[in-house]
Amino acid sequence: MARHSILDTLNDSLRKDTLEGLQAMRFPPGQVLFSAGEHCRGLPLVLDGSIKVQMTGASGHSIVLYRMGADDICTLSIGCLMTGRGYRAEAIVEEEAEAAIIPRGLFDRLMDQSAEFRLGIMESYGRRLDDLMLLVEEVAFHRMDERLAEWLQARAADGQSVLNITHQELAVELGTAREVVSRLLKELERRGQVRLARGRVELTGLRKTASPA
Amino acid sequence: MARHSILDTLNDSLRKDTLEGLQAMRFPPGQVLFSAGEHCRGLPLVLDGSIKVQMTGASGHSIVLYRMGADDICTLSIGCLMTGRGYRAEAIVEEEAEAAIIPRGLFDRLMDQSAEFRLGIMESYGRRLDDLMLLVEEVAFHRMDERLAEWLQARAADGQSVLNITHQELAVELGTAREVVSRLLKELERRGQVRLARGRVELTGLRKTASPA
DNA sequence: CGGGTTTCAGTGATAAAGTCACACAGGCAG
DNA sequence: CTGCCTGTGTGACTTTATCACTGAAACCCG
Repeated sequence: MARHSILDTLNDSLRKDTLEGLQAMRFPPGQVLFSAGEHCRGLPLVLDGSIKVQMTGASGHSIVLYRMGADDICTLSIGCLMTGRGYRAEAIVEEEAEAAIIPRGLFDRLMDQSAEFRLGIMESYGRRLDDLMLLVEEVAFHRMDERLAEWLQARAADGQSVLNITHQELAVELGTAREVVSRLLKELERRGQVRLARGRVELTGLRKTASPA
Repeated sequence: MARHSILDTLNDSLRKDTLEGLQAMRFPPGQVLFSAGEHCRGLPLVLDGSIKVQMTGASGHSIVLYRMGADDICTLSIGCLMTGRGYRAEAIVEEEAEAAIIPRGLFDRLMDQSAEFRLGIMESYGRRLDDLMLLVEEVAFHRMDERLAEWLQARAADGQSVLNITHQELAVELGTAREVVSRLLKELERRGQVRLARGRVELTGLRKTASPA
């Protein structure tokens, strides 16, 4: 079950106990793993697929904070588990995902007994902190047209040249309003960099506007 | 030295070893603990005072990410230590601070041998993640006039009614431009909510604009 | 198939915020 | 007193957000 998992670093006996204590589950795209206000019931360990974490402001607008992929532990949940506060964000499955819930007790035991597991958790935390800092910088200081172009470019770099996504979804990715995305996309289309259709953005030669890190 | 410290949770022998391995240092206001690009040399544990962590965008603008106070471990440093990457932010002493640097080896040992220490670290991480998520939400969705008013109100709630701060420094707190702060403050002055002087903002009856969390 | 409904997208008007360029004022040093 | 540096004020303009619509595309269903 756990192919490239952080669990592979455990010694045999600990690993055996762990695998027995876990049950992997499959989640279809769109499934909500947790939503804002809920309390944490255990630590999701993503084995496969992709899960996005986003939060919604008082205004009703949302923004995607980061994504979790294979071998990611939901660090957000650790915080909620430790402090007992509810989630501030929600997690939604993007690509069908397989995940296991690590119960609190097992997590404590792993933290206690495996230095490698601890290291993995710490690294995971570090990455998340880094993601969020970068996001703050982006949101606070970068122009929306560049952010949109970079987001699209990142997909192009992944080999995807036809994206099935609505303007609204793009707005949530960037944390802005749908109209803004619509206008910017229209401008890109005028320049021949994309082709638009309902629920679809075809990338046809995006130019770099700045160094995309 | 360590009055209310996380180190108090350690058992006697571990604590003794720890205190021997550490050396507390005093830092004056304005002192830079680390800056962007530098590599981590150990984990700062703040014993007293206040240290702000801010990052600077490519544009040259900066924004304060969060503050560290007594008993805070610099979680940012943990990430840098684990991954070997340089800092993405800088830390600047605000109120004269006392801090100790925990060497990597000692940190690993504490993580290994003290469940309480681990818990403290995890909580610290959780708080930071929370701070940053809240900040993203603020920056992405809140109006600047409200954010400024709330920032000032928070100080007023601390009992400070005369702030010795420049518009530029306020701009960094909020992650905006100096001119924007100047204009908004001027507007507040017109409404009689503050009185302005060079390097000084006197609060004279700020009204709430929204529920300040 | 036609008609009604829902979801997406486009757009004008206006307000808020960011950017650029520069004027000017207060305080300090020589 | 005279510069000089730092901090503040402001006009002009661009970019982004918000509000209030319109119309188009897909979807459902009798």
